[in-house]
Amino acid sequence: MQLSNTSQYAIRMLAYMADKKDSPLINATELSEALHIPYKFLTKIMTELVKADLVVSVRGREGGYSLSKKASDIKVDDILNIFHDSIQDKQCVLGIGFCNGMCKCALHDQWMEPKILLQKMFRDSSLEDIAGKGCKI
Amino acid sequence: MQLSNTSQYAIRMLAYMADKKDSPLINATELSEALHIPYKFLTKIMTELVKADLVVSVRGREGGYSLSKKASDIKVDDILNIFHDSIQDKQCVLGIGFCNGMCKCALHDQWMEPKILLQKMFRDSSLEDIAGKGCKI
DNA sequence: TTCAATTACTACTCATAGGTAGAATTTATA
DNA sequence: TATAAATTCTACCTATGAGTAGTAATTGAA
Ligand code: SF4
Ligand code: SF4
Repeated sequence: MQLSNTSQYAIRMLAYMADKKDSPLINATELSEALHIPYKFLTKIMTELVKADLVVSVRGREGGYSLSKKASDIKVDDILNIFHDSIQDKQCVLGIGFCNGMCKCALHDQWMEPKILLQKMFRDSSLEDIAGKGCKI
Repeated sequence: MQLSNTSQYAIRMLAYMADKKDSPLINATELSEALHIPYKFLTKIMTELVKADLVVSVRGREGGYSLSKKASDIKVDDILNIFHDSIQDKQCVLGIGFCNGMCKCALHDQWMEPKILLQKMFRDSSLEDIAGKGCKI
């Protein structure tokens, strides 16, 4: 019951970039060192974020990455969706999900509340909310 | 953000057994067919449940499995613990977890509530609660 | 005693996430 | 133009979860 490593890394990478919104471009070396994420793995993840249009990249010397839009417009859930880590509406704790109405187990109703809270948290929290709270993550 | 396949199977297997509390022993073939879980994988999981003392097994002809205690005394969280799928108190959404007090990100407080609900759900729900609600899972 | 039905053990295969290596490509600057 | 600094691409390696195969051990019943 955890987000994937990749999703966690991606969120932290983007939050760091949002936090340094004064610098126009941030490169992979800086991110890797600041966040202690393996350089090669970080660039691999970043390329996916570029393809998903959350990040724009500038190649070549003096190149780097920057957010493609305002930090307040990038939600955590946008990131989770890229790595198939988002919580689906019909997602069931037991991996079944087709029981409904009259026929449901004891977990069914109990799962609703935390599920909705998690979805809300992911959908409402933007990079701006996460970054710049005085703590590097 | 899902329980592992193994945990999901284990919960369903034990819930099925709790549901048939009149039959003293239930064998792997019946479980496999009723729950559509691959036979060999099911026996592998079951052996772990036996080692964890949630199930007692009887080998040989006319053998099978039975719960080691009352269904109401086996909580979902007991099962998750075996497969390291339980939610830890200090578990952080971003895999960090050492930020505290003054220094926390926007997800920190928001994560508390669903986390506690999930822990409560897993710790309070017993096999008895899950089984026998009129729906085979 | 023999046999069939059962769980347990050992050792594999397969799929996927996590991570690494090296070369190719791009581009500003010297 | 040549070089160095950067991203991107292709291909791999490693660890783990999921699942399978075959055999050994156990035991009730014919
Ligand atoms: S009733 Fe239980 S098993 Fe069925 S979809 Fe709801 S939570 Fe999942
Ligand atoms: S502040 Fe954020 S990153 Fe740090 S432990 Fe809390 S949730 Fe995790």
